Amino acid sequence: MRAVFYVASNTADGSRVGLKEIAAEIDSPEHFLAKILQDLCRKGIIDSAKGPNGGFFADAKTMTRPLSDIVSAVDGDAIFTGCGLGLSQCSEINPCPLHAEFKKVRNQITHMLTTTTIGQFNKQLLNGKISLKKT
Amino acid sequence: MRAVFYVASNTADGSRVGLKEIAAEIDSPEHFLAKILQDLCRKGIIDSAKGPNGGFFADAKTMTRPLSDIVSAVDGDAIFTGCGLGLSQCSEINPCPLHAEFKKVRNQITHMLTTTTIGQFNKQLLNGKISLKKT
DNA sequence: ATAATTTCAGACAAAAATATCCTTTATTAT
DNA sequence: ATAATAAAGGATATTTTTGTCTGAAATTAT
Repeated sequence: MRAVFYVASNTADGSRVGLKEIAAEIDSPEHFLAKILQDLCRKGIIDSAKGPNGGFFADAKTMTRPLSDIVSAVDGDAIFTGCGLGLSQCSEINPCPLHAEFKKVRNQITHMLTTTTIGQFNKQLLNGKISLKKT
Repeated sequence: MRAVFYVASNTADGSRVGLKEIAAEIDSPEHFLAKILQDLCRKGIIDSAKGPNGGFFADAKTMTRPLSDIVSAVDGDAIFTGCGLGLSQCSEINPCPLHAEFKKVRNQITHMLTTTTIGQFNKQLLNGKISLKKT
């Protein structure tokens, strides 16, 4: 997610950023990050180009996508639908103890992730108002 | 957590439940569960007794404890204080993009876990109104 | 065409989480 | 006292997640 934020904020002008740069800026192991970015490319969340001056980039459509798309792509959507205690049978008719309470939390998370867009933080990131650095 | 619910609801009368019974009732591997329960005993959340008719049990004080105590004991309290993007430097003065939004979610989770008690679901569990079964 | 750059893909390795086994210790009942 | 029961503890195994390495494929520039 941090990687996507970085790509989005630095390629809004049509440029591209390389793997090495992204990894350095967000303190993430390069090859591991490559896996994730490749996956996000396959799933159409960001784009990439090979060769010199190639790299990853985000187009206008990417900017308007909700964060939930990233979460779904990387982690699946268990967080949006799953039970708080991890029970597969938990539902309205066969609830776990925390079902009702957890549903509220889950809905809030879902709401936050679906109403927040990838491009939303670009300006603040470029201004240095907010940070993606791990340490 | 499911294990604690089971212990609580079945030992409110002063009896004890054995490891095997708990594991069977919540569909959890016996020896793995043993580790967790031992840990919860060491941390004073539940009690145990060795020997014939021994087992795990919950006293009155346990019943009134918040669920957050279990979460802290098992998983630590990163969920109560940590950054949504996993950044160690994220704070009010050096926020990550999701800081403000994530804080709301975190606070709701914290509120839910601190205001809900272990013993709160005993009756419903014994009535079969709610379930701890995994499958 | 060739060489340089950069992502892509798959195999491999390390670490962490999850699960299992075996022995010891405490308690109870005979 | 002895035997049986049940948790405690430590060592080991398995699985999943995370991270690394190597080489191939694509693109660009010379």
